[in-house]
Amino acid sequence: MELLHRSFFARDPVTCARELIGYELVWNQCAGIVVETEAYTATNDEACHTFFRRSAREFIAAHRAGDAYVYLNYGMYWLLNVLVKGGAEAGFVLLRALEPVRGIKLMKQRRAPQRAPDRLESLCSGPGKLTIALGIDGRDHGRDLCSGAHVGFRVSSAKVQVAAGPRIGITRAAELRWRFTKNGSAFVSGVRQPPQQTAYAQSR
DNA sequence: TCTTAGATGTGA
DNA sequence: CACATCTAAGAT
Repeated sequence: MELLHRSFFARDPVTCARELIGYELVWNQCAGIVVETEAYTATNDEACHTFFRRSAREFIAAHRAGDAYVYLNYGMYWLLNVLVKGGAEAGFVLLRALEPVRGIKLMKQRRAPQRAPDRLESLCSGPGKLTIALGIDGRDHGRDLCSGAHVGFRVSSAKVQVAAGPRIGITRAAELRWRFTKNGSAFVSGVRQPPQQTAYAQSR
């Protein structure tokens, strides 16, 4: 498995979040194309954990670029981030949606307790959904995503169009257009208001 | 098609 | 006590 190199995450978080669209997230037997991300920067971003949480700042100091930052949200959903550091600014990329490509049966089994609809488009269409589908939880916090044999981002040769829009589900700094989606994808979250911003080509 | 409530754990 | 969520249920 040819994984995305750690140097990919040694740039600024906004660039990483945008360019991660189209790569494949592999998690043991399951895999999906990354179709939605959000960027959070360690400084000047009130929505980032680093703004209020000492533990987040300590995590950045103690870990390497490409390590997983996993935390529990609303008391019930694990959210997967990738640590970005080494560029102009450190921060995180939140994985928000996947287009399932492998291990679909297993992912559906994991999501079944939620009584989730059987539609493939809604299997991983949200940050809490995709962690359930992939079996990600707090034990993955701090995990190296760039050198393991079973987990990481697989290099893709596909060319994708990426759209940018405001981050969703947050209250502070909501005006920043740091949410990125694969243009026109039916697998993104927030179907009520799909991003209709200017799209641009992204070469691989 | 939209808005609402309720489940639920943790860091500060 | 605020939260980077999700679903079912009820109103429109």
